[in-house]
Amino acid sequence: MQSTPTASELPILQLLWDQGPLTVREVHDALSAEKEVVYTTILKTMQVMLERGFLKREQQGRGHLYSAAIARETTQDKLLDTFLDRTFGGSVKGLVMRALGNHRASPKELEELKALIDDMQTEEQ
Amino acid sequence: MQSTPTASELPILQLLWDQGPLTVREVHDALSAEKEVVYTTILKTMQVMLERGFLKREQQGRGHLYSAAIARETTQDKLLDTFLDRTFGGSVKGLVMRALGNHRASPKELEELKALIDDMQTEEQ
DNA sequence: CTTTAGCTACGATAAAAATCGTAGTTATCA
DNA sequence: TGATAACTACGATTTTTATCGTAGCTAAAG
Repeated sequence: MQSTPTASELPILQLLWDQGPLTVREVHDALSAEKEVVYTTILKTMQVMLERGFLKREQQGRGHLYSAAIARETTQDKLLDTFLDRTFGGSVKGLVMRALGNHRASPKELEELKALIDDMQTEEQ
Repeated sequence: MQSTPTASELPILQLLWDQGPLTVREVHDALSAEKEVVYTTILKTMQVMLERGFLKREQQGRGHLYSAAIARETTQDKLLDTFLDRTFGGSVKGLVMRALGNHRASPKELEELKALIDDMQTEEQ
């Protein structure tokens, strides 16, 4: 296996993970809403991603339909690992506490997290 | 304010945050343990970081003593924000659950986290 | 049939980060 | 006092990412 997607590749992946197979045009239009960028920039990036094995595509009429070739979970895990090491020296607790402390989570989410922690505490004996 | 430290700047910061002021030599020796790298590479990086305002230094005899000029917490927060958006589409819950799920946290840490969540639940009404 | 709109391929360039080598300075010591 | 060791400064290069522009192909419209 290879490395992980870069900062400008991730938005594309997010989109494809969420919205299933899309054309370059569709990806471009969606991402242009956020930040203006030329069509061929997205195209080129997606072609590179194809080469790197991050995307796959199928013929659709004249053009192509792209979709993600790597799993969201796996990718997030790898990125998380590196990020955790680099930024929090590997301390999960540090990361989690900071994440919870800064970004207000909804009551529902807090409940779910507590439930998860309970589970983890039960599982380990 | 400016941007955030890069991937190869972070290990240096980690070290300085942990071990207080250090010389370039000391930083180099410490980091070489992990990954072999030439002395002047570290030096140059640290000089760049000085320019960017990430580090500060004071004369120490012939050489310099470097220390971090940006706060650990602030830096981690910024990096966390970007990472959260990019990788988890901004979902704190997603990030936290994944972090906890993958990296086994100690019982003690789990307790502390639960306590934190309790606090947060109390504080909000 | 000819024009045009919509794609793709591909090269080029720009921009940012990472890494290294060389040269110059100063203190130390043999 | 001359060689050596420990630093720093700085330029240069390499690598990686990011972004564009141009050219070429094809289907559809007139």
